[in-house]
Amino acid sequence: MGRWEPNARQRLAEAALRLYGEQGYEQTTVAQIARQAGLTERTFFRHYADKREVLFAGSPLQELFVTAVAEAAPDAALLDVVGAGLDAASGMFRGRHEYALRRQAVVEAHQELRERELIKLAALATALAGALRDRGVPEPTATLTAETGVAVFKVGFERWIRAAEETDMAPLMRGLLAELGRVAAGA
Amino acid sequence: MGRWEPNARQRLAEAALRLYGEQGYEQTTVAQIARQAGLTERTFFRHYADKREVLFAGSPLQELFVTAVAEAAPDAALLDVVGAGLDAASGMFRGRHEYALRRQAVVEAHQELRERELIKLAALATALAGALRDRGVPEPTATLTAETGVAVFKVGFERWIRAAEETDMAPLMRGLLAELGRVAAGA
DNA sequence: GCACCTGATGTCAGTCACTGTCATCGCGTA
DNA sequence: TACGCGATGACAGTGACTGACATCAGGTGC
Repeated sequence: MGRWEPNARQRLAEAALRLYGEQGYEQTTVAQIARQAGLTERTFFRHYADKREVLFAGSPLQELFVTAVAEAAPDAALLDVVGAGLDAASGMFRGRHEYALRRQAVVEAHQELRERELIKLAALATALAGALRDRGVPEPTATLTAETGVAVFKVGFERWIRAAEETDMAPLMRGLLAELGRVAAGA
Repeated sequence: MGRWEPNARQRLAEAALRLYGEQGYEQTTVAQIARQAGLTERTFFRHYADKREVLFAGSPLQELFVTAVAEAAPDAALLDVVGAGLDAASGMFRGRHEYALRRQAVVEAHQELRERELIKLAALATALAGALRDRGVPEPTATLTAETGVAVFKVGFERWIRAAEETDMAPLMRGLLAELGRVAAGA
């Protein structure tokens, strides 16, 4: 792999998050990020498609979520399948509250970054719908369930990250899933 | 208002949709759009913040949806309030299937445009949550309901636009809302 | 030990989205 | 008729992103 200084990708990602946080996303040029990482602007774009992607590439969220859905018990109820996915997603944030908070503050401060985050979540919903169809869930139930599951994740993540202390994300997600059930039941 | 040729904004929007459709979004330069509309590139950016916004500005979707939610009967069930919003949203697409299809084909063909669409829907969800809170719905129910309502709209719109013939969007949305109820009830 | 291959990086020129600034133009108004 | 004002044009500049080509370091085959 690395014949030069190793971990060029990671160095770029760390420099980007630091600079975006310190001086703002718009005020940071790609050339600055590359220089901090000891590379050139051209090399940045060989590792990341654009200035936004450096904050999003490499997250295992989708894979964890989808795998959990695919591997849930074949006879599990639909809501429990979603819950298993949410549990798996919650796991990847354990012990990372401070990092996630720092990153999320940057993302929320800039429309371009929020847009990128939303399309990642949309891709997650699409992948989830596929996993549900593979389990035999018909359309439009699969897509509707996937979109709803992602909506629960969005709300839960938002609440988890706003908490003063790091809490366990999984029960929070389960609680929202239950609340959704009450809403849909007309309560 | 217009002391020069009137409807500069509309001319720009029409030229943009036509060119994006004919030769692709990336292959179209803002200078081309402006020239087609008899204006300059600089004037384009006085009417629209960027090359993407020209396809999204001016849509009354959010206002219609939110107003319907705000004006629903005070004692209406939560799901019926969302349903009223979906009905109002459906109304604005009546008779516009062909136009919507043309526009959607362009949007779906380019990630930058899909991102912009997603952030518009996220803004809709935020506004809906506010309208629900104004009705006395507590958090996190308000946000969860709003996100779920938008998810239903996304799925319904997708299905409506894929239909060969223009159908009535409202019953489609109502059907999805009912299906969501069955999912959340654990069926 | 040497020539060669290969993948990661550097260099450079170029396009285009987007912005700030100032000039200009056409209409309404005093 | 002179003036004000909002919409537009002209122009220079920045920075994201791309394509083409050179270079460099390490592994490979001999």
